[in-house]
Amino acid sequence: MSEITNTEFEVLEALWAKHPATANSIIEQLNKHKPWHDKTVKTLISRLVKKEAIGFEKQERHYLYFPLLERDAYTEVQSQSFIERLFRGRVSPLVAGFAKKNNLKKEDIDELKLLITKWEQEND
Amino acid sequence: MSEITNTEFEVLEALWAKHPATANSIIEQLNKHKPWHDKTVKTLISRLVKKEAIGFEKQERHYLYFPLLERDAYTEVQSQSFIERLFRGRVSPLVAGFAKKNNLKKEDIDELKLLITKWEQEND
DNA sequence: GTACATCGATTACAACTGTAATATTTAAAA
DNA sequence: TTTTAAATATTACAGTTGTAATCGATGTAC
Repeated sequence: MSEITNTEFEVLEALWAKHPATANSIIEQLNKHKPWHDKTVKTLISRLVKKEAIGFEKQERHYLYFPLLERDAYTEVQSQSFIERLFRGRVSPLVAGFAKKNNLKKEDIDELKLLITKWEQEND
Repeated sequence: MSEITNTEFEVLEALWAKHPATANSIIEQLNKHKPWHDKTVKTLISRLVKKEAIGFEKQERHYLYFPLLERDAYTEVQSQSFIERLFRGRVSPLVAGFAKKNNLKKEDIDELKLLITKWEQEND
């Protein structure tokens, strides 16, 4: 499957958030935050269909769209390749960057601790 | 400054690794891993100059290029926007994804622990 | 000093992207 | 049943990107 572009990703987000959904419902959802023309969104929907990132089912008068690509799968692949490119596959330098810029909240720290504990239980 | 593309990023990597550098030295460096035509690399170099991501200094016969954009600054901005888009600004879900796919090494865990300790010393 | 080699600058060009407008189909209204 | 309205499909079009080739200037070898 070829790459999902930035704008296509926004459409996917809308669909992940609520599906199945008609084109109009996607458009409406997106318009809360994006000032996109409905024709534009429909183009993006078509492109996502062609890329097989989403599918649809014909209902009487309109299509019902749904994701074929799951959000978790997508974010995992993207994360992997991002970390690979920027940090040679190591995740900690990214976290270090966040720490440096004071972008870590207590909640993150707590979650990281949990992850570490779990990792240590599984790997010893 | 407009966005650095994927291929431009590779050129930047070469320059970050060793600078200042002539076009030929960059090309040579890149050719260890990328089968790019030298004309292609020169195009990318020009585009990076236009985007003010790199600069040069005229030497007699050739230019000496050097980064204007630092790697750390670049990776921080990219990380921030990546995490913002995919994980609503929270870094731990990304780490969780890595943990799930068994992509965390002991080294990462150790570094994360250090970061946490440091964070806790600074934030209490 | 003339031809050649080399370097950076300019131009090329198709595919992809962002951003729509127009065309076509078809269900609903009149 | 003809007209209209709404949905999807097709087309548009400029800017960006990947991937170079050509042009023009200038230093180098003969």
